[in-house]
Amino acid sequence: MSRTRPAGRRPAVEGLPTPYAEQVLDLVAQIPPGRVMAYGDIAAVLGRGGPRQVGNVMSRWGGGVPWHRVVRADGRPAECHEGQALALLRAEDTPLARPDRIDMARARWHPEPFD
DNA sequence: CTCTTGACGCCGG
DNA sequence: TCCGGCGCCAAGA
Repeated sequence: MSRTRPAGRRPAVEGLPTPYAEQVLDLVAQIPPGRVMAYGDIAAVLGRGGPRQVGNVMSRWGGGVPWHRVVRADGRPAECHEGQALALLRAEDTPLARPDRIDMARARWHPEPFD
C-alpha cells in the first residue's frame, strides 16, 4: 500500500494510460502558457499515431495537463469545451486571430532540443 | 485475426 | 463560411 500510483498523473476515470498516452501527456505538459499545439502536431512530434489518437488520449487522461493548449489545426479548440478553452487561453494572453479563433501562425509552439 | 470507436485533418462543392 | 466525406492509426471487444 506504499504506492497506489507510479506516476503523478491524475487518471480522471480509470484504466492506466498506455505508454503512447504517457508520451502525449508528457509533451502537452511542456506547452508553455500563451502557446498551443494542434493534435496533429503532437502526433508528428512523437512520430507515432495521428491526430485521432492524440484526441483519444486527451479525452481520457487530459485532465492532468493543460488540455486547453491543445487545439485543432484550424485554430479552434475542441467543440466539447470550446468556450471554456477560449476563456483559459485568453487568460494567458494567447494570440487570437478572431474572438473565437487562435492565431496559429503566432501561437503554435514546437518543442526544442534545448528544452 | 477482424470490426468499431474516436477532444482530428484535409479536400471538394 | 458551412457541409459532407474519406483517410489515418492506437486500443479494446
